[in-house]
Amino acid sequence: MYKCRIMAEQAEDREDLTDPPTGAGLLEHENEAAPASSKPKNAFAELMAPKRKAPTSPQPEKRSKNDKSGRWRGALVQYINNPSSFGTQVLRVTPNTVLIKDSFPKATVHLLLLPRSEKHYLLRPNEAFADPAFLAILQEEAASAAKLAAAELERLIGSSSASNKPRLEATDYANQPPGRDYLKEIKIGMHAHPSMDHLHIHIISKDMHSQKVKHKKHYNSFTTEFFIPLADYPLAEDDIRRDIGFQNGNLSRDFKCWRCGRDFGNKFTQLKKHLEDEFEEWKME
Amino acid sequence: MYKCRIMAEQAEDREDLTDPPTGAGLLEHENEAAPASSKPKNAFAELMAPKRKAPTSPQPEKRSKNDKSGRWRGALVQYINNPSSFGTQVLRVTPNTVLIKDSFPKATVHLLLLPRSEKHYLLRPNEAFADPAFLAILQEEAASAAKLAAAELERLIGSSSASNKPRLEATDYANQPPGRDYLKEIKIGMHAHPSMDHLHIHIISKDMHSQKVKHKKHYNSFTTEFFIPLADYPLAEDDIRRDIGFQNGNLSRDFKCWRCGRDFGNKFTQLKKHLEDEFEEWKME
DNA sequence: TATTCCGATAGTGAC
DNA sequence: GTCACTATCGGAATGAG
Repeated sequence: MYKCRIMAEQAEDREDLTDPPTGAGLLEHENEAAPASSKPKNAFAELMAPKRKAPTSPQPEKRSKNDKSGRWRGALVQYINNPSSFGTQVLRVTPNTVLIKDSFPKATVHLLLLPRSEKHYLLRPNEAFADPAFLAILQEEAASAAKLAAAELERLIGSSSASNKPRLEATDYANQPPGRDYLKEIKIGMHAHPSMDHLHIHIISKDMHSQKVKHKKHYNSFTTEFFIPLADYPLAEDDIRRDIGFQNGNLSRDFKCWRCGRDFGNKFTQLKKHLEDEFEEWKME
Repeated sequence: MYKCRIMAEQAEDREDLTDPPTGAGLLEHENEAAPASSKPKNAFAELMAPKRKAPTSPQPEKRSKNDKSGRWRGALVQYINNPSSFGTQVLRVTPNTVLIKDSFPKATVHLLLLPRSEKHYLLRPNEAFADPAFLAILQEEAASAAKLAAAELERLIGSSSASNKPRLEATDYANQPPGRDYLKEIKIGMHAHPSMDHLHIHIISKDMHSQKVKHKKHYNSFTTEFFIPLADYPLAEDDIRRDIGFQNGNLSRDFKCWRCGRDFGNKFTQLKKHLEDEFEEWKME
């Protein structure tokens, strides 16, 4: 378990201030030393950095009308730069990551693990995880975060569980029965084609029971091979999950219940009703 | 001008009572004599007649789940069988027709002229109008109905008309200026593929200004060649307007303003806003 | 594949 | 091409002195 460290004073909520927080060392120093600076450290970082206002330019830099990019794509960086401003939404800060509750949870428990390394956090998953040390650290922290998610899941639905009853009713605290393994209900992985700029690892319970699941891509992005387990990285060069057509097919394919496998065609509303029922049964396992 | 004749007592509002109203003579007797009866008069009529309950069967005849037909398709026959039950919605009854206000008017004035002839009223337009005598009578009655529609249109929008001002302001009743010709704003015609079983001639003002115009087919069915002027019947055998593909294309094609010709693509809402403006200008012509 | 709003499109049921 | 209802699908904006 990592000790949480809040860094309210270490970063301003400004895009043009990209200094790594003091002590953010580990990941930043694995490949090359990088002095704290308000500018990107090298050409590559420059290339990957988000657009920012010229610090000395008085007139606002206008976005072209055809540039559909918006603030939203880079929004996750705020959690990294100023985690303390998000209150209880931020669960943990380590030298390497920030762990947050997803603002639009697609399941009963849905966390995001955000790497703090500027060298990596604007890379696509396939690119970022080509760095074995980076990947190893994230897998380790993600595993830890999953334990936290499992504990939260138990808190939320544990009282409904049949297999958890022995433990709940145990009085011999020195010799508790095991109870349900909630960690098995937690998935750790990436979206094949994220929309948000910053690398984020999903730590999510399997149930897909959430009012925020509102359309096909919400559901399919977590229940098809579009969701790539973190343990599967690095992907082989010829892994089918790298294929854009394959993944677009996953996103638009017919609905299939994650639990019973029933096919719902394109009947999203019927799927949603079914997920209610499955949730009740799943809670009671 | 025809004298109106109300026949409240002549027909019950039942599908299994298809007696021709007393005195409905003209059309019914043009081709062959047909005795009043509660059953279809011959094999052809039997074929074309709507499904009806067996009069002596106690148990209701259930429709199959795949039979998408409903009462609605035959609803217009009620105006023929029992016009008096519709109050002021029925404007005129002649031996040959019933003239009604459309319940869902797609323009400022929208009437339906319903032939009363059982021999014809379940035929498709192309089939029914293969009978020249039938066609001639309907064209004559439709022309009369259009005059009534024009008068109603003038009543509704005449005060806004610039070209009508001289007549409105005239005091010399013996020598009135002509004013606007509202008859030119009235269209008389058929839908190429009606959904209602019973033959109905649309008598409609050109404006398409109505809250009941709610989707593409509403608009295109009156503003493309899907709308076939009654004067064009009988259609030549090779008339393109008989082609189903052609007409489906008309129904689904991009919007085009009936007045200025502007193309609105598939932007129905924008078209609707534009029709508001055109209506204001059109009223003032 | 961020959300949200609006709108266009599609399927159904109607006694 | 009946209506009315629901729902699916599709595009566009999204910030901010």
